[in-house]
Amino acid sequence: MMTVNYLECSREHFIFIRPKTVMGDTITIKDVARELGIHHVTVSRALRNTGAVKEETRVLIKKKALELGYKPNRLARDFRNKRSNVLAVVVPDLRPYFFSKFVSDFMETAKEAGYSVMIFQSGEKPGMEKDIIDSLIGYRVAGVVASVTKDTVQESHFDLLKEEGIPYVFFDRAPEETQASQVLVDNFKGAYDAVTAMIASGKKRIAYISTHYRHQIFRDRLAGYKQALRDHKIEISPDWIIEGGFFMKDGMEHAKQLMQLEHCPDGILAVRDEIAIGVIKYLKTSAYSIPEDIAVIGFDNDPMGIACEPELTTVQQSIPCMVGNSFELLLQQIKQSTILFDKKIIEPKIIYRGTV
Amino acid sequence: MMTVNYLECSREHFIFIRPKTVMGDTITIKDVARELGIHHVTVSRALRNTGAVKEETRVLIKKKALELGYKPNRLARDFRNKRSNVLAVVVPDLRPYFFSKFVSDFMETAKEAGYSVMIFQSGEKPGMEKDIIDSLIGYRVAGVVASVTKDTVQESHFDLLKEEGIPYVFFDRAPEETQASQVLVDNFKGAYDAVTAMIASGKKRIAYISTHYRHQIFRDRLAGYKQALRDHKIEISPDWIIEGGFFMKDGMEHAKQLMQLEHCPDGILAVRDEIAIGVIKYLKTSAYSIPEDIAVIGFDNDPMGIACEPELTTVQQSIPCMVGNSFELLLQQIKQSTILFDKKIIEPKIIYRGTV
DNA sequence: CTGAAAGCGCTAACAT
DNA sequence: ATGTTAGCGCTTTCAG
Repeated sequence: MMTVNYLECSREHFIFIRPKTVMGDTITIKDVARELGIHHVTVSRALRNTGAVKEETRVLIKKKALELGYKPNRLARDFRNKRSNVLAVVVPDLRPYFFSKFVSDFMETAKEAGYSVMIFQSGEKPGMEKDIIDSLIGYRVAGVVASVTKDTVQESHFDLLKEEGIPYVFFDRAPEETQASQVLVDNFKGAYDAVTAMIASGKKRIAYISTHYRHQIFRDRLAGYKQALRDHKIEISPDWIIEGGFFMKDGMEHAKQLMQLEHCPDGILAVRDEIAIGVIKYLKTSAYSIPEDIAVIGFDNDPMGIACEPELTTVQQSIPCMVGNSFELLLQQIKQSTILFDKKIIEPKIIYRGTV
Repeated sequence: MMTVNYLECSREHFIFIRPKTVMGDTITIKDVARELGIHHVTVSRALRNTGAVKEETRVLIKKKALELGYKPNRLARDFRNKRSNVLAVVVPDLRPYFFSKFVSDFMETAKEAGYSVMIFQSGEKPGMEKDIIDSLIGYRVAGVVASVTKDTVQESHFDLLKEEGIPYVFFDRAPEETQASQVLVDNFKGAYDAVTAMIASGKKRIAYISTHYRHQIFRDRLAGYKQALRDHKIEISPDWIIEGGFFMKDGMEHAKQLMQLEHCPDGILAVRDEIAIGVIKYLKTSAYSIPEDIAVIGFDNDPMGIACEPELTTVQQSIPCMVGNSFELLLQQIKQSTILFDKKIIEPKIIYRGTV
């Protein structure tokens, strides 16, 4: 899949190969023990600050361990404990800002609590997601945080985790019928508020651009959009509801489609900032002024929205809040060795900038 | 560090806790063997497709393994083999597009070759980088790909990896004096070409905005900038060389600073697209027209550059090419159990859009 | 407070 | 082609 054009690259110098440094000199607790003339179990205890070890011995051991450059072998430790201290994060794609920011923050939080993080991309493919779960079990990860693919309806492949006693938490995107712990955004409210904001600024003909992704979160947004219109006694026209691609160019196309309508909108809500920016780009090339002629609101608070002009008004889903809740929910389950069925809803918030 | 405002969140329902599913029912090769009345070593061989096993038996074993839902215990396997099949990627920060894209592509490539990926963020702090290396050794990762912090001059902490026989490759940012394998961009040429492009479009007073980061790559860009000016007999003014922050707002500030100069520039090269976009934003608010009055070029080919207007002309560093080379260099070392000292230089390429 | 014994699940090496 | 033996480095359990 990944095709690389090696012609673009030039090799500067190829210096030399040398045989691998002789291994086998890996220091273990037994080495530390032997040096000190004590038993390796005592070393193990001392280094982990568990059990009863004379303070004096403990200090001695730690000093010697450092001196010898002893590095605990996690592979052995995790194997022995039947569980690693690795947390897995599964996302559809790491590149969109929402996910890269979530993962970045999550790693920060996890690290502070002493966990490492493995990341997996499902590429929006449920089959891949299943493979990932399998390998997660192989690694005996301590816990899993996942945002499922657009087509993941069933939770069945996650059941395997449950069987292995590996807790998991869904964030942002959960399977439709799951009862597992989850941290979601109130997407209905986000869309509802966004439409209401446009109405408040005098707009009356509000369109909605979504992706063709059939995931719950998009249906919730659509529902919020419709409800807001209903509550304000504004007609809902099927012509003004478009479902298409995921990217900027899709936004441009759909904006064009909308503006060519006889009865064209004066406000557009897009389910992603990137789509919204495409909309703005189209509107500007067609000499509409924003927000005077047409208001635009997106979702995600992608920094890209600050690059464009006017700066994009957007529905923000607090990522630190999602990370904090996801992590806490997961940690709780790990510590207590229980499976929780808890659901947290994050309030979205409109970030007002220049497009409404 | 991560402060979460839980007031933003509302807990919808807390359903119930239930005791962890009884574990201990984990299926091992011995279980499979017992069921079949054969030895577990044969099962091991069959499942790994190694050694001599009668085809008939192999099929039988695989069938039974599947039936029992056997999942190989990676922890045990890796422990036994003294090496995991995990590759580590170390970056300063996962959020900038350049890194999230690199990591995303790298994971894709690694997965196809049967490796999993652990990711670490150094937060531009060398101390953290050292801790990460230590933990990498603990995990006995198969290999490491790293882009170092802005302040990493020495390679000493990476030496530890060498001692453990863990190969590593630097990409984009390498320690100054390393001889290790590395995949770098010709930053000198990137800056040189960018300046030359501006000169070709008639600009004569070209400024340079960098970060205060003292890493080699930024010095190379500065050198390329200067050389291009020299080669075109254009004066180099210290007033036109600014080193400051890393973000959009820094770009705005610095642009302001430059344009308030008596003798102000008609072209600006920024070392990051985000900075360049800040520059553009300032220039537009001050009613300069781009590129007529002032040309702007950035580095990174960040998609953000397409969101702004005019769309940003940028110096692209082919990420698929960097990923391909980094991975191949690493894999070669893993397979051959050798340490290579190889250096590959990627040619940057200017993506012409609307700002020059 | 410290030591001895045992074993986690898997695989290399050797034996049959 | 299959079985036997042994051990990776660590920790838990029990004994002293």
